[in-house]
Amino acid sequence: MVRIKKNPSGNISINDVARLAGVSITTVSRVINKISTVKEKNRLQVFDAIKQLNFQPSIFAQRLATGKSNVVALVIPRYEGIFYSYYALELIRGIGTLCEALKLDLLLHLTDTKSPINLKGIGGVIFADIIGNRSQLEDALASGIPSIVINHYIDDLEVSCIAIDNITGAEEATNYLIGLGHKKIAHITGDMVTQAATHRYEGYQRALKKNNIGPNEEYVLKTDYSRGQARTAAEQLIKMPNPPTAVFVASDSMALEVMAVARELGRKLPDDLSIVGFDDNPSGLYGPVSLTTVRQPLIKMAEESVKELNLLISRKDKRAKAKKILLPTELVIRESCQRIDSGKA
Amino acid sequence: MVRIKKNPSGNISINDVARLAGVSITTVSRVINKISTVKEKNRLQVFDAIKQLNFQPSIFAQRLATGKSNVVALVIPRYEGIFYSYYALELIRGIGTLCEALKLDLLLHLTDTKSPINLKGIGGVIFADIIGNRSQLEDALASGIPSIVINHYIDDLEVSCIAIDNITGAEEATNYLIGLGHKKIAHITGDMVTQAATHRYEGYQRALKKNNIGPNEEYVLKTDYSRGQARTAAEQLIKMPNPPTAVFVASDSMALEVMAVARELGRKLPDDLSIVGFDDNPSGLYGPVSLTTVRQPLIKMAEESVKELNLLISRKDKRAKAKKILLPTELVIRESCQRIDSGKA
DNA sequence: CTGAAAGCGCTAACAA
DNA sequence: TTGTTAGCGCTTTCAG
Repeated sequence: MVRIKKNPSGNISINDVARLAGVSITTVSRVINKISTVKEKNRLQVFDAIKQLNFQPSIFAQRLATGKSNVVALVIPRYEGIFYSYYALELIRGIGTLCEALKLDLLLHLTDTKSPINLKGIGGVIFADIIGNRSQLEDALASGIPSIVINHYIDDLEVSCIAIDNITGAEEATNYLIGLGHKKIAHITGDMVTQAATHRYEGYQRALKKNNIGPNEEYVLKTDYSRGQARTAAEQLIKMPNPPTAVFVASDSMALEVMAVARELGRKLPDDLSIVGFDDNPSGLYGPVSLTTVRQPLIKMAEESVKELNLLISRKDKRAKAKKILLPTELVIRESCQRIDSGKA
Repeated sequence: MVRIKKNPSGNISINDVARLAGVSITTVSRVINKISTVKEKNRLQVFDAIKQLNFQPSIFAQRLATGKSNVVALVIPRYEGIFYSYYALELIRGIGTLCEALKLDLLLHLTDTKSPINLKGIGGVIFADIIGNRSQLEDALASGIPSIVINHYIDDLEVSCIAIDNITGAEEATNYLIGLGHKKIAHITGDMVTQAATHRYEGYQRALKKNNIGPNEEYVLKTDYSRGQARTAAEQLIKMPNPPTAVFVASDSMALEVMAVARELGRKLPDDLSIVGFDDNPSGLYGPVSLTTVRQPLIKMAEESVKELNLLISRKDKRAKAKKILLPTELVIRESCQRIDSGKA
């Protein structure tokens, strides 16, 4: 018995187009896929029919037939601190914009880091940071799906990653402070569960060591990137009997909080306290004293990741060597640091 | 002639599972879809096979077969100002988290507002704000795809929307200022291309009118929501020969900038200038004077939208009446406003 | 340059 | 309770 199933979505399909254009569905398919071996006359007829029917091919059927998918999943660990800065939004913005341009579908996964993400039907994955979700990355790699990690440098896995050179950036920032004559340099870290925070801390330490400045653990205060904890840290630092003359802060928004606290406690900026942030968040431009900071190319990182992933997805040779890219930062000198005379230091 | 095509993705399919479990693919399908008419023994065998083969059903095949899709598209106009506040991120966070929980796929469209978005294969759409992309909304509606608009109240279209009651929120904020004795109340608006900004302005005007305070157009300064323009506006306001004693600012981040400017210009807060913001951005909590503001339930709006859309998608009765929901705001009184004695006012 | 037909992996109607 | 089978809408041989 023949059962006729209605097109469930009531949508027009390639068949309708073929009928209207007076050609076979194969020809329609060829036109859709820009295959050149179609007679101009037929091509135009097909175009016409497509337009008339307002036809859009079903991506599900296409993907089922080709086994290919142009869906890019962006996996972001749902960890509080990641939402404190403008970092996450910049990333989403950069990736989203480029995906739009490249006609890639962007699937957003705000993961709890535990539940395995469903990779079925996904063309490629971008992992933004790895915070407690390394197993998700390993799963993706094991399943052979093109993957790329951003904002986290991974040594021990054959995976392409694009990260910021936080160590060098932090070292340069600290060196700059040292160059201004500072010796009592504090550091307010970010959340040490992120690699960015640990690397910035490392760069800070490295600069001190290379300049024979004994590290003073009292001057290192750890936070979760929130302004609240930055405030507490700043108060603690400023109220010390032997307070630092400079502080390198792991993010701009925290640095701004430090500036605010310093002012509230009657300190003159930048004379009483030199401050360097990290991010180049536009907010740092305002205020009576603009913030010296380390610019990190977030948008560039975002865009590169999409381009790179797109290559991986479309490449025949899946066994290309993983690229490890470290994007340089740039010290942006503004007004929040002051040379200190050595007597005072 | 029989051609054998290898499974292109090298993936195991429902057939492999069926073979291993010793049942038909239909039974496997039933197990996958939790249809109860499967003998316990078979169910277990299928589960076993699924586990052994590490099988995951192809979503494309499922969707092709069912004609259903659980993909939710979130459409955000790629307009600069939307990224100034923490608003966009909150929305993405709220929607992303709930989609994750509901097993909905979240497709992110950062649209240029012009190019039509491909709705093929999309289960439902959430439009976050309508800024120059009304035609996209109309397209979605015309194609019958479940749609919902958030952060924008739409009168003239049969579409469910969930918005913030910005008018009342702004009116309450202004009333509060009036209640403290202020008569010279300024308003720094957001970008008037957004409904939020126009409604907040409207609420402000309404409060003045109801209290017989003549509107002073000099006191209304328009911005694009950026801190830069807020700074300019604040300077302009404070330096007036007859400056306002209070200002209602359309966003917290701008309000914080206003506070900063006031302090820089030697004003005492809140004595010399009372300030109310809008958002309840946590940043407002810090600083010497915490910010009085209007709390808007962004996360709630985000979550409601997903729930509502999910209903729309799964409802048989597609012709349900569109819901128009206005979420109330809440005035959060902190330290940035001061009663003014009437002599001064 | 074109079309027939075999799949892609799954669901669902129907028969058993 | 289970299996058979006809699609879902498209791509891709292969033969013309």
